Amino acid sequence: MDTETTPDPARIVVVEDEEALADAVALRLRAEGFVVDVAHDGTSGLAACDPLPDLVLLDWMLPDVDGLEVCRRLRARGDVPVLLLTARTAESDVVEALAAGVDDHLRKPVGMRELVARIRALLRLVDRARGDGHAPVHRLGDVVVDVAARRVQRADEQVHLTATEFDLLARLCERPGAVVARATLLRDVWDLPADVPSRTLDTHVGELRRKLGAEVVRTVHGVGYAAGTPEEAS
Amino acid sequence: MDTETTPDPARIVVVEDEEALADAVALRLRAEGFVVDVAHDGTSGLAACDPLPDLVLLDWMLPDVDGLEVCRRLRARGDVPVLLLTARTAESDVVEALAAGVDDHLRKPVGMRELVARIRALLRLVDRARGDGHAPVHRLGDVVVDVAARRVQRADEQVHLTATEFDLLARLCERPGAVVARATLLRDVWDLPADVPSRTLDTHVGELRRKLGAEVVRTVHGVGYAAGTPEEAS
DNA sequence: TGGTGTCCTGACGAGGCCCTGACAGTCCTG
DNA sequence: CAGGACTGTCAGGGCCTCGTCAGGACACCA
Repeated sequence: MDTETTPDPARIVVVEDEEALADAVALRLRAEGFVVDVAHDGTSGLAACDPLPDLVLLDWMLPDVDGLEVCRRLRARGDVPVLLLTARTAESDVVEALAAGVDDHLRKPVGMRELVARIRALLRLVDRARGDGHAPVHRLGDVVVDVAARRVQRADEQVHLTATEFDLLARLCERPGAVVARATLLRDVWDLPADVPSRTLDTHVGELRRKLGAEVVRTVHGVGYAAGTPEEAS
Repeated sequence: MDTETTPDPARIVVVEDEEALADAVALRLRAEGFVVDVAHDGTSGLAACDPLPDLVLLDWMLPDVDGLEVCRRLRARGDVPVLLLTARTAESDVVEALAAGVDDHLRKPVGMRELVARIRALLRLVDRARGDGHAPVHRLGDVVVDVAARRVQRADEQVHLTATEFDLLARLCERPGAVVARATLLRDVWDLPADVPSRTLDTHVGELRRKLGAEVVRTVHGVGYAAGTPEEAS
């Protein structure tokens, strides 16, 4: 599939109940090259954040759940930058929002250019911080995966993987130990919609296990697969 | 809970030519527990950033070197969050600053509380991102829940949960100690309307208690369930 | 054109998992 | 204290998911 030469576009979830604003923001962000999902209330917003996107643009005042509550629950799920967009602009509001776990606070009405600039700045910051300790070589037991060179060793012995097998393994290695949903794998590795039933994924997982040992990939029944354990994160 | 005993306090370099402001900021930041170095121009500011601090608070207008130029040179050295503090507050200024590599833009005059909150937010974001994502781990007594890996330990022993059981537990862990209504759980975990009478939820709660101990989930009669206590929030 | 390597498909079996429904126990309310 | 509503428990049927395998489609190359 597409290699790392294509920096796949960041996915942003916009949670904003005012439809006109949500549409305008989504339109602009899409024009900037982002993949955008829109939700108009907290509940569906949280649903849209599964799997976690690269950034969440959140309104404070939502019809059902408070924006800060949405933020807290996102925090419980994983690491996502959250940008709060709100008309509550007093200093105490800003402080409250940031203390609640929001990463940036933006005052309404917002200039589109500033909005885009702040989104890019947040994504860039996270990228920089992540990239630091990020080794391109992963270890899963006696298996060594060199993502850049697209090579895999098992017990100091070179193992040949086909392109698809490697893409699948590399995707699982992005976050060692983390479970990746079947639908996510189908989308990222095969560029398929989630709902096509197919044995393709299982077949390739089976092939990985045959070549690298059954332990490398863990099945999470009804959810997806994971490679390695969190402790092996390297 | 915001002032955990920090192992080593974050070091912040303040580069600001207006001495009164610089002193006031430094005073406040030290009171907040940070280690602060102050510089009054770009050149000595860059010198103060060797070795790189944990965060740089930068004025745009400096007597010798432009603030953005300072930021660029810092970027060349490594990964530091840079917060720009400036009287240039037009949207185009913000965009220009962010595009130049600044991580946050703060308008002068600045409220001290907002300044501190933004600094904390930036440090927290970098911390989270460096932690390689597998951050959200919840502790409920002797039970440890790893959301990303979908794994649960009880007394250092791995416990197997089925998909639904884990989803239920994870939903309860999103707000440790908070009571979640039955209807909410049925909607979030099962995607069911609230009014269908069913023993499904109780059955799964029972299974959780059997596997993890009766204490993990508390029943609130007539309302719903809760996991853990607010103090155990992590 | 035939050979090779790769990928997808579809069928099948095994096993895991979830829901159901009845009953017992518990809690609240009048 | 009695009644009713809510919750805990349990076992089994049935659905759904996963692992496996062989066969065919497709591309690439000599």
